[in-house]
Amino acid sequence: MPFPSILSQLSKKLALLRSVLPLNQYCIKYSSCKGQAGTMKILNVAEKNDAAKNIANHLGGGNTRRREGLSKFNKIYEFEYNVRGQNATMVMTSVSGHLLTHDFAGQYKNWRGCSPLALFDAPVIKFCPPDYENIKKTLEREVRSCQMLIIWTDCDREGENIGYEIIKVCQDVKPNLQVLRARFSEITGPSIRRAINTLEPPNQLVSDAVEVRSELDLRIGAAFTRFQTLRLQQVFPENLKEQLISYGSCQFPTLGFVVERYKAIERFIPEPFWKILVSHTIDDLTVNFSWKRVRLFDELACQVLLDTIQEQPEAVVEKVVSKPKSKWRPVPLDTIELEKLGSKKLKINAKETMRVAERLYTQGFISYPRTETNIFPKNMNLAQLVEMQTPDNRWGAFAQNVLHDGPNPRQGKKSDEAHPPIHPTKYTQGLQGNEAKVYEFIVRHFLACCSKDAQGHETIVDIDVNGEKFVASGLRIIARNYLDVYPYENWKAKEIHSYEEGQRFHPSTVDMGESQTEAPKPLTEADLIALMEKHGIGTDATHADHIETIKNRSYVGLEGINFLPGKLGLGLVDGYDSMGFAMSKPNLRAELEADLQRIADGTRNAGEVLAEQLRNYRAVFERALEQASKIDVALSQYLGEARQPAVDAVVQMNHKKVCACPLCQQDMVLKQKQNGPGFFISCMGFPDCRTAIWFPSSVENVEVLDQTCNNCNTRPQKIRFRFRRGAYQPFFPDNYESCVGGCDNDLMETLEIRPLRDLANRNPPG
DNA sequence: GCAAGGTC
Repeated sequence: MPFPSILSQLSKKLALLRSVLPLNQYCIKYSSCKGQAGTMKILNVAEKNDAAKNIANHLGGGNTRRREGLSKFNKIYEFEYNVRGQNATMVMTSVSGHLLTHDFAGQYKNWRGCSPLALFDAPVIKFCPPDYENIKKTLEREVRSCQMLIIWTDCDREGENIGYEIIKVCQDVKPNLQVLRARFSEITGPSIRRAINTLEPPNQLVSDAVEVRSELDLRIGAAFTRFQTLRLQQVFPENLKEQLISYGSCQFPTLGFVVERYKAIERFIPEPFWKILVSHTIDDLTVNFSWKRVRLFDELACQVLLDTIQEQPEAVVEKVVSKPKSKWRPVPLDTIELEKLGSKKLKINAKETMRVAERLYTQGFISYPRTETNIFPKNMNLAQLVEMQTPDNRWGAFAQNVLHDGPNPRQGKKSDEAHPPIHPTKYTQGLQGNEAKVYEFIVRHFLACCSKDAQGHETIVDIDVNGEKFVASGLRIIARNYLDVYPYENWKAKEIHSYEEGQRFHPSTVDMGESQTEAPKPLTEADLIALMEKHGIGTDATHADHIETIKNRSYVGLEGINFLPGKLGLGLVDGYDSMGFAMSKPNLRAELEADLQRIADGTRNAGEVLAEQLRNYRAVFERALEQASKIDVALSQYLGEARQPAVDAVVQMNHKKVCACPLCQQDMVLKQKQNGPGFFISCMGFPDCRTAIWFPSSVENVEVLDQTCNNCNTRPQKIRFRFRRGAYQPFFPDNYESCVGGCDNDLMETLEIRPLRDLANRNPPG
């Protein structure tokens, strides 16, 4: 081989080697040659790139180096740090939320691969979805050269579970890897340094609670969704043929809130009431006094009181109270407030508000928008953030004033211990449309919360008119303060005459007014989010998604700003209600949340909770299958469509040949009714050939494990089945011989089936 | 084609 060619090959090999091995592996080798073999290398993993970047900057300062990972969103930051008295090279990277997801395996993934009932104990696998493979590969590559792993995920329940996903991926590569957890209350220098000096073991219990939640959500959600969808598409082909009719532990209670309010309005009967109104006019100003009894639901009684007053309608001023009053500036902005105010004040719905906020965040204009915190950390440099806004011609002068007095944020009461409240991080005036609106809102809210409460002076005047008491109030605004930068709120001054205690005057009018009680208003998006938060439905990051889901499913619709249930939503809620199941009520989810907390506390075992919840939901599901027609009945009233018969479709469990048909020699396969328990093995030649073997409906799950007996290896007559414990009562017609043998345990039996010819005349419906 | 939870 000519020399230049060898050189070229060598350089190609070197390039390949460099692309496979991370750069720092060379560094380590190089430095160990220099006699620094004792330097330790630690892999640090945060929940998202933003956190990794900030933590690395706090620990590494100006000496932090950045390089690319395999995922373009998750960078790698490197710096030196002394951990537990030992110098270490820190490799800091991140995932993007959950690294692993779970789903059903094999035939159970297929909607027609099993009865939805089987999903309560079908195998579930956990795996890395394809779009996160690059993140996983980065971890696998980086951990090879590290001796320790430190988990820096958010310090909440999901964060702990994400931590264990990272641990699993890393320990699959390095089984003896030492793992520690950093716990921090906010991403600030002191908090992060405290965390690294007090590393702890990760908390398995907290992570277990999340495993239970996610497995339940999957099994229950999928079972009900498939059942509802497959059945109702058949029963109402005109309306629902293409409709996905999903069930979820968060979307259904959200739908429930909308339906409940709608029904409260429907059944509302207005009630008339009467009140006495007193007014006092001098020059152009009329002061209205309101009655301390507020209102009476009895017209005659009100009339009697009015008559009494009118016998001697002179007012005596009993008390004048004059005192300062303030209107409080807003607390720092968290996600839920951003969504609610976006929807209410900017008329941008929660989902869109969050989409816009995420874009502003990735462009560096605002801080991380998913936060439950409404308290600014003590040592945060707010003045610097306020100063950035001084060039603006709309709020720059206000920002300058805030700087002059020193930013003094009103503080809320919530902290997620990871992210600060939402605030602007960069000044811009180059935004358009909703991005401009949301950015302006975030800036104004930030400046408002850092300024001063509005100051006013209130006067309250109590009067007595011949025994009846009335009150009026006036308000003078002294300093608008934060209101000058915050047009989303208003404070109206109200004029009042000046009164003195003991003063007597004749009211200008004394009248009786009639009115009636008003129905509650339909829910707005802000109301809905507030209800979800109150009942613990979803998280701050998912409220908008659940609302979006029930809109997409046509369960609810929007009329202006009001949420109204659609026919499908009403029918589903009524259907389950008529079975006596609180599927659309928030307490089911709340009870699960309480159990999850017990798992995390260590007062309940995760496996027990999972089994108990599955048992309960399974029982509900079975009864829902039995009474499914109640949903049809409820829906047909709303849809106005006649019900088509629900054919209990037969589901082919898999494509495995169980045995050959003794009549026509075609394959016999395992089948099941779509929505019921019970199984049978039937000939693929149906309907020409009707050979079938039936199992009783008490059998809840049958799985063909292999086609040969594990004892005698005979094919094809020997089949192995798995039955649910306690439900094993296989039944065979007289003209079948069955034998039992080769048990592994009481759940597994090997059955031998020898079909006889006369069975061909039986008529199974499948 | 299912859930809810993370996040880009």
